[in-house]
Amino acid sequence: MRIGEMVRRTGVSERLLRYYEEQGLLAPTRLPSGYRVYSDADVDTVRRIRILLAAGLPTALIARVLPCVRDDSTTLAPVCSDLVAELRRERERITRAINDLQASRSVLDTVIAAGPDDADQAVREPVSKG
DNA sequence: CTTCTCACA
DNA sequence: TGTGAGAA
Repeated sequence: MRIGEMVRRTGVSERLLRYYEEQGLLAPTRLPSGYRVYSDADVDTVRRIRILLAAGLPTALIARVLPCVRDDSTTLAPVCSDLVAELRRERERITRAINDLQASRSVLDTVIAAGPDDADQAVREPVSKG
């Protein structure tokens, strides 16, 4: 399929699909015209790319992880043993980010608790719908 | 329809 | 990381 259909099937903009290719995440073939030709597997690859990006992984790392993940995504190809260490560091980075956010929230909690408890809060934060 | 590049947040 | 404009 060409890029237009990829856009429909993945929901990812055509601009972004070209960007992923530039980053080494996709490798569509080319028609003599220069038009990109994507495979059905590429649709699935894009889905995984989105997940990994959402997890905060940089494209450079995703490019090395993608060819290693088996179809069931529960096992890794043998060649990827060296990547595990890197993924572990990525996990620690996320853990630190969580800790930082929790600290920030605590600061806000303190400030909020110290402030005037006015009724306007009820207006800005209406009763949550059930 | 598709390709590419330049510029920018 | 992701977009917009504009030419081909």
